[in-house]
Amino acid sequence: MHYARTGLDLTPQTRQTPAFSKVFAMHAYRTHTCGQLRKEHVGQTVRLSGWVNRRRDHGGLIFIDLRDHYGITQCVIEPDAAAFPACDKVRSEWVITLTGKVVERFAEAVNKDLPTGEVEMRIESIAVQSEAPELPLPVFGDLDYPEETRLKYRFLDLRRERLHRNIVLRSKIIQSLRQRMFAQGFTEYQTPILTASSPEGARDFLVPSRRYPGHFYALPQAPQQFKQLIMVAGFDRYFQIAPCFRDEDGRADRSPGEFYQLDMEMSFVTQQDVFDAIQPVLLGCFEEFAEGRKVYQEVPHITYEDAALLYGTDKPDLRNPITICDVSAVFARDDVAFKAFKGKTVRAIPAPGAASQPRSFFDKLNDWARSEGAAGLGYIQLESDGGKIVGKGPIAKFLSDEAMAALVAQAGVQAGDAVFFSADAKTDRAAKIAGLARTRIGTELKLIEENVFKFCWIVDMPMYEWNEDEKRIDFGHNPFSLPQYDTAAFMNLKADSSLNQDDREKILGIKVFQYDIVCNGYEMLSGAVRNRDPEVMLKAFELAGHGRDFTEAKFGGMLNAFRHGAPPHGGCAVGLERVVMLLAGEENIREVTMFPMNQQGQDLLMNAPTEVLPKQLRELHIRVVQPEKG
RNA sequence: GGGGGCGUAGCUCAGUUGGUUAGAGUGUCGGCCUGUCACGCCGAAGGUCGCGGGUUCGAGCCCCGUCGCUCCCGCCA
Repeated sequence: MHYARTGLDLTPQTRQTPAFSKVFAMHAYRTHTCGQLRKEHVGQTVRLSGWVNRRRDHGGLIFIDLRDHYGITQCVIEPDAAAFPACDKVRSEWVITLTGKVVERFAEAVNKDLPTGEVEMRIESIAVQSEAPELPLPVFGDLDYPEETRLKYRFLDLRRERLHRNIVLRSKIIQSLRQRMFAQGFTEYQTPILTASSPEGARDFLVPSRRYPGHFYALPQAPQQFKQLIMVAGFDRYFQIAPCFRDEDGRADRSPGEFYQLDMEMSFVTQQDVFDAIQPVLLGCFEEFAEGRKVYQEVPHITYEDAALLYGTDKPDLRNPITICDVSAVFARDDVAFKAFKGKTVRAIPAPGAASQPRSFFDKLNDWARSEGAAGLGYIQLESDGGKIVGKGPIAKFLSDEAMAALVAQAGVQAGDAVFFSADAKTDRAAKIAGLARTRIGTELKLIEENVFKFCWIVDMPMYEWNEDEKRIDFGHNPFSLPQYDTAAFMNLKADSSLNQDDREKILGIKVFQYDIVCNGYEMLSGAVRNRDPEVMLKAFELAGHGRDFTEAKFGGMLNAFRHGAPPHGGCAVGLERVVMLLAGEENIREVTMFPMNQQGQDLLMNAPTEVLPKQLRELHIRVVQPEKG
């Protein structure tokens, strides 16, 4: 009996006619999903549709594991059944519809790993919906496959359990975030995708205008200006799951081209109000999907400056217990004869319990530091000698007993520990290498706390930073943030060619009400209380080397809005893929993105980017100039 | 733009000092098998060793170039 095909031809009305048998009244494709059948269904005739996950041929007996979005059901057929020859032909990943009776399995044949494992279907008929050739990427099993293959056959990769699970998790997380935002009184609004190019920040994706030759739209790097305009427009508490576009190269935790943010903004708020609004949303979401992993509820506030010193980075991983300290003063002492560190910033990275590590441990770290461009990574091993702590290792002999005692006290180390040193004439270099070493040492010594999420706020970001290449002042982070500075004094700052060292230090020292949330070393969120005073904003850009005309031309819309009644406002944006990545336990953002591009910004499935027809270019007044090949 | 790693069967990989006909697992195809769930057993087919050039009597292996992927640096207000 092959009635599956017959079922296809029945109109819904016919199928409901009582005169038809129960079998003919069945849905054309399925009465249940592949994850649904249990003991209670035993005796029922059911219809399932899905992909052949695996077929096991015992000659006289064929097992077909049928898989759909919901699960896997084992189906079995014996040789005397009419559908046997057809079942014998099916292969992995064919799409089939099976009809048959649900039976209970023998006690020995129960599969405890399968929710449907107490029952199976005795196949009575089969309808082949779609065949598949030998697979370029097996769906069954959990082997790793090359990225190129996975991206080209993304539709197959997405059928695999891990990726399928991650994408569903992503959807659930978005739903959770949305509900939590609504619960906090936020409202979701959309902002344009085709907008204007903005001079600051990353490279824009440009969209040529057909009607205005030589003019371009840009895809938004973030809805930054729009959300501020929404506040000026009198809507309070905006949020959006917003697509953002930046023409930048990829990283493991950063998609090239496009990504999503949970973007939010609120009016009449201080920095603390923003924290109070978003922190429970984020932590609540982590708690909801933690699956037994611990979510630390205390979220310390760490200043940007402290983070640079203690962790050597603005995104510290607090699961690592090591903290860095500055020991420049110890090596500057007259009773310390180590010339290589004199006059430099020296940061100490304690390595708890590492004194007994073999020589190779220290050599390996030193080699690694050199590969990072450091001069090396000096170290001292600390041992106990009759109750007194003494130093061992190449550098130790240059330190007097008193200097050693000072070092031990400052770094908070004890006998049995080692301490590494990162030294550089440039403080930020010394700090950065120390930060990398901290991570490396923590990992090598297995000090990183596992199965936990540890958050911190990074606050008081610097408004500006020194651009060494162009010898000028640049915006450090976001140009729209509110300076933590007396307004009158700010308006009197000078940043022209007469800029002297004092003025420069003063300007580079300005902090803003800008903040990040970092979790396990990943930047999860970034935001600020905004600057809404047009004159202060013009001045802020002036200090970064942009004249009033430039700022008016590029941000005229927003400046104008600020001249017509702008409420105090602030907000932030959460990196959605990073949240999903951490909760899914993945280390690559492609594992939580349905159709990602490769690191070079190509979509290997859809073949983007692609050349277009000459006609299309003509309409857009565009001529392609190929780069010269060297 | 720069650096590291990788590129061998449909897929995952091995391949010694440069030396016979380039192997394994898996998948595919054929045969056997009535309780498997990574089923098992027997057999077969399947290769431009990324591509191009060079050294050599002889290159998957050495050299030069090139392409692709990946990780990192730059970049990411």
